[in-house]
Amino acid sequence: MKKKTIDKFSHLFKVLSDPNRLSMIRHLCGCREANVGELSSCCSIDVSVVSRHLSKLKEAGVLGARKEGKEVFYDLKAADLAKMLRELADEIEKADCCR
Amino acid sequence: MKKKTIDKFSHLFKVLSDPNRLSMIRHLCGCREANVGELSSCCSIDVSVVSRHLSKLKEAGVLGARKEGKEVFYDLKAADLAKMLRELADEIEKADCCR
DNA sequence: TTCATATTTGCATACTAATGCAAATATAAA
DNA sequence: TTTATATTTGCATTAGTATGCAAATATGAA
Repeated sequence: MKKKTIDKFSHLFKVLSDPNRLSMIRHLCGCREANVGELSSCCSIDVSVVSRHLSKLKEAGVLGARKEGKEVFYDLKAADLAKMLRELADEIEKADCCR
Repeated sequence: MKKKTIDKFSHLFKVLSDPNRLSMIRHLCGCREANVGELSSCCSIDVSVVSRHLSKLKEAGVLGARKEGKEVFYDLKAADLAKMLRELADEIEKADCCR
């Protein structure tokens, strides 16, 4: 496996390993999208904390964002995330890598 | 997605997000197996630190271990890890979950 | 048993990241 | 412009984890 691949996934995994972030992802899995305040109340996390988590998830390509008035709606980029995970799975099983 | 699934992957991702652990995984990707001392010298990490990282990776199901005399040889469980990642990818894309 | 080597564990320190309050910013309505 | 609401940012504190030395343990050789 290339070091570049390693670094890419190191960051993704760090972002995905926080319980509060996963809790938010889980909620976004059950609805099309949600704004910062909704996620704050449904996950019982301070709104400032939610805001910071959301920007990290967006930066990592896990979430998309859409601004509407003074609200920001986030949605899970499920297809992209699934693709990244499958690519890593393929990489790990490559014969020239792990044998 | 079930909370149980979330917790499972939260732990896996935390384990996979550390740079030293990934460095060790990367090395194990290029050889069949390696013992604690080998990984310590090739990754330039103190042997006690390597030992602790290895036990975390083993506990998470990422590595297997085989004791031979006074040495312990670790190997990457590539197929298992790839399977876990693909299962999560499937879960994320499930229609009743993300829509 | 004593000695040498491999690994693990105890413990104190250092690092990194999460948390939550308050203040700042952004946007729309009055 | 003033007011109200949503979100972000600054900052200090806290929490969790990694690190590395030294000591303890495990195993085999002498």
